[in-house]
Formats: sequence, C-alpha cells, structure tokens
Amino acid sequence: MANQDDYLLKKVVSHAKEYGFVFQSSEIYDGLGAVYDYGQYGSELKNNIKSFWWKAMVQMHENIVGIDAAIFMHPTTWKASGHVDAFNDPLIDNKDSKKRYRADTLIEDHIAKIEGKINKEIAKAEKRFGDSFDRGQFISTNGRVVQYKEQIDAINLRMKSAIETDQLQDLKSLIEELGIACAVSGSKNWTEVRQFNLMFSTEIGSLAEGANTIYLRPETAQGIFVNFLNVQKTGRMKIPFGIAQIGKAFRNEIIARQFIFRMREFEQMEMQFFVKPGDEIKWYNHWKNQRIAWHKTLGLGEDNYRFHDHLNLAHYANAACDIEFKFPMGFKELEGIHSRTDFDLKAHEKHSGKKLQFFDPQENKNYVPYVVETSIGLDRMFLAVMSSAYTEETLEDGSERTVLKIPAALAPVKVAVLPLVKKDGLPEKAREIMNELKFDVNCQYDEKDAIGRRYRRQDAIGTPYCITVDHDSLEDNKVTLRNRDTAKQERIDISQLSQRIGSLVSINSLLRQL
RNA sequence: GCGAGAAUAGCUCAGCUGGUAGAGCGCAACCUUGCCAAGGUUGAGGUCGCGGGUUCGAACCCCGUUUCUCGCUCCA
Repeated sequence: MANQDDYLLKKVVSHAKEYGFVFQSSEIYDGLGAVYDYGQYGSELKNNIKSFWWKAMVQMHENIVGIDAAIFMHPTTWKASGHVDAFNDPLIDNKDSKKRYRADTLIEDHIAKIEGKINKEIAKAEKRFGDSFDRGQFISTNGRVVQYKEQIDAINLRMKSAIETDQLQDLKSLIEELGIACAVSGSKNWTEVRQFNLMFSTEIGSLAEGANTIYLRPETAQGIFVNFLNVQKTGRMKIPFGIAQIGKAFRNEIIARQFIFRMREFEQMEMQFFVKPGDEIKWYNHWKNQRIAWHKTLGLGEDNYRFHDHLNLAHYANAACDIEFKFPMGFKELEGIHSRTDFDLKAHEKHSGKKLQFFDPQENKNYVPYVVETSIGLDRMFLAVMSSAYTEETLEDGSERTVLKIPAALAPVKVAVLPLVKKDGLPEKAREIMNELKFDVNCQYDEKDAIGRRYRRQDAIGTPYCITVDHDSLEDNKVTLRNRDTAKQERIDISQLSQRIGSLVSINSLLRQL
C-alpha cells in the first residue's frame, strides 16, 4: 500500500515536470532545496485555484474584502506575533543516539523532575501530618523543598539569560552541569547548541540603527492584523467582517520534503474573520462548514477529506482544526481553521500603542474583536488537485492513457481546437473558431500528428474539452465536442460553442453550488 | 541536522571484471493517412549532477559537495 502511494507521488512529480506544471527551482544549477517553480500549465492551474478561492471568499460575501500586504513588515510585528521567540529554537544533538532536542526543552524537563521531587516531599509530609498539614508553610520552611526551589530558580534564571543574550555556549554548559542525559542513548555526549531561526532575515537600509534586520514574513496573517483598522475605517466595515489575502510566506524549514507539500517559499490563501467576543465558536463552526463545502464542490472525492481537531491548542487559540486531504503520502493538513481569540490584535495594541478596537453601536461600547481564521496552503491545494486528478486508464481497445481529471473550472487549458486534417481548409476553419473562443477561455490550437494522439496530449495536461473540425464542418457549421473523461463526442453548432463551453468550464457553476 | 539509498537524453531506464555512451517512448521537419498514442524518411538532444583524486585510461573505484527519496527529528 505504502509502495503504491510512493509510486503515485513519484508519478505525479514526474508528470508535473514532463508536462510543464512544476519544475525544481534553478535546476540547471542542480536545484535549490525545497523550492519549486510553476511552469506554463502549473501557473495557469494555480491562478485558477486562486481565482476560485478569491471569488468564493471575497466576491460572494458582502462583508469580506481582500488586501495584498507587503512581504516585508516592521520587525516589531514579529515580536508581537510571537514568532521571534517561538520560531527561534536552540537545538542540540546527542552524538550517540543522533537524536535532536530543543536545548530549552531538555532543561525544562530537568526542572520538571525536580518539581516531581518537591511534590514527593509534600506528599510524604501530608501523609505524616494529616489534617494539621499546612502546605504553604511546609513549602516555605522545609529545608529540602527550599533547596529544590532555589535550584529551580537558579536554573531558570541562567537559562533565560542565556537564551536572551544568545549565550548558546552557556546553555550547553548548563546541560552538562545538570548532568542531563539523552533519553535514548543515556549518554551525555552532546554537540554544541545551535540556533535555528525559522524566519528568513535580511537587511533594510532605511530603518534606524540597530533595528535594521527585517524578516521575510513566515505567515501572511499579520499583514491583515496590522491593517485591521485601515480596512475597517476606510471600508466602513461592521463586525462581523472578514479580510482575505493571498500571498507568499517563507519559512527556513530544517527539513522540507515531499515535493511542493512543504516548501521554504510557499503561498497561503487566508481570511481573518473579526467577530464579537463570545460569538467566535459560532463563527468557527460556520467557517468549518463553509470551507469543507468549498472543497467538496470541486469533486476531488468526498472520502479524501477529513477534519482533524487540535487537542493541544496553540497559545493564541481556543479552538482549532485542520481539514486534511488524502495525499499520496497519506492524510495531511491542507487547510487550518483557527479561533485565534483576540491574541493578535491585543498583542499589536500592546506593541504599537495603538488601539485596535471596534465601536459596536448595538453594544454601545468598544472592544477588541475576536478572530476566526481560515488558512489554506495554495501549493498544497495544487498538489491535492494534481494527485487526485492523475489517472492511468486502460481503454476498451487495450491501449493506455494518462489523463489529468482536473475539475474543468480549474483546468489550465479549457479547450483545444483541432482540425481533423492539416489541409482542405480545415486549419483555417479551426483558426477561425479559436480566434473567437480565445476571448472566453484559455485555448490551444494543434494540427500536428494524428487526431488520437492530439487527444492524448490534451488528456495529459487535463484539457476538459476538444473541438474537432472535420470536412462536414465546412458544410454544416458544426463541430464535434469531445469530453476528456468519457471520450464521448457530440455534434454542436459553431454558433453555440462560446455559450456551451462557458457553461461547462466556468468557475461560476461551482460558486452557485456554495 | 543525523543515518541509509539514489542521480546516465524531455520521461522510463540499460550500460559486463574500468577501455572516452545506448534503447524505448517523447520532441522537431517532411511524406502518407484521417476520430482516440498509425506508418515511413530525416533530424535535434547527454563533456553520464558538480569538484577533486587513483589510473595509461573513469559513467563505473575513492573523497568531498549539491539535489532527490526513505527513516529519525522538527513543525503556529
């Protein structure tokens, strides 16, 4: 089973390359790790996914608007968001077991052990003294407990100052002095502590001295939060309302693998929905339903989706789940829906000194709104479409074909116009049709090779419809319309083509189902 | 980042104990044909991932490096 799935992923990767969907970045220079480029068909597919999302989220909702914030943001943004602290991990490896740990977690685990000893002492004393046991007094007077607590305080103090001042050597010394051993190998043979920053940084010239390091945003959400007031005021938005955005984000992943599933440069499509405090769970459930409906409209397979509720919530969230998709490598996160409370806006209030509040006329008071976020990885969505669309079929006559059954509304090329033969005026007639259709949809003209081979070529890039011009077309002004998935053909009047194709491949038909 | 494996034409791969590269498919042009990968002719495309080393001689052996895959690890 696993082999078959690996097989599918490999197939999708090589198909994506062979037909111009996805290339490895800078391939002629041996490539750049975990960075990929979208080719001629890939970029079309990606744009169509964006368009479907944007229309569904922005255009279909009067109370949602879209923005396009810059990738560079003021450095304080990332202090407020918590990324400077949380995306900065001091890591240490055990040389014997080859296991990697966060240095601060190792120390915290050690502290937890000492706390365990304190609790043992307390439990013992409680047993001994029974009802007359004064817990508070015991803790502050018992010699052993006081000693343990002093130890903990000293370790904490040293760890904090080491992290804050970037004294990584001291973190290692601390680990060695405490005699912390690897849980796997049991050895105390550690490497140096190294800092891993998941945020890419660069310099900017215009900021004041000492504050000139800026980051490439590790998520797009903060661009929305810092613009909350701008949009609310200028757009006269009333709660509840949403701000949507599609954009690139960057993470210097230690390990980035599985094709475009985890990349160092990736694109997010997300919407932050601002609600009245207390209403957030209602809206959280609302957006869960909305988002899964969006996915299922595409018809990539009902069974390919599932919700995964987070049990361990991030510090900012009071409810969170993922929409997982069955990728070739198993069910993996495709989209996240988080109830982020007022954590972000409050943090920006604190760091900027600006009030980020909404005056609610019904409540007749100001409050910091709560936020429900929907955030989907565009590249992951791309992979979901590609991997579920990839099909190898054996036809009735025993021949095989590879077809991308991409939803018609997302297909890179909607129609191929093909003269049955390359003579007798058929190419001219086909060009004529093409020159009209190209105003409506992305189409291709192809006269090379036998008609069957041209059909297969279009199948391989997922073109949902082929129009074939034959000798009869010159007489009756009709052409055949060939369906990619069924290979069935129908005869249709040239004058009706534009309308017919439009209804078959338009995103609107999907939007109407929502 | 650690460990293991891999890298030869656009794709899939062959290439013997070292003797300076092949196939199928695809691609391009032309001829023939004409509704589901047809036939013929001709052609383009690889300093064998990159850099060193051993050797008279390296796609092949050794070292380093890059990229990919798997496992560990990490994952707001």
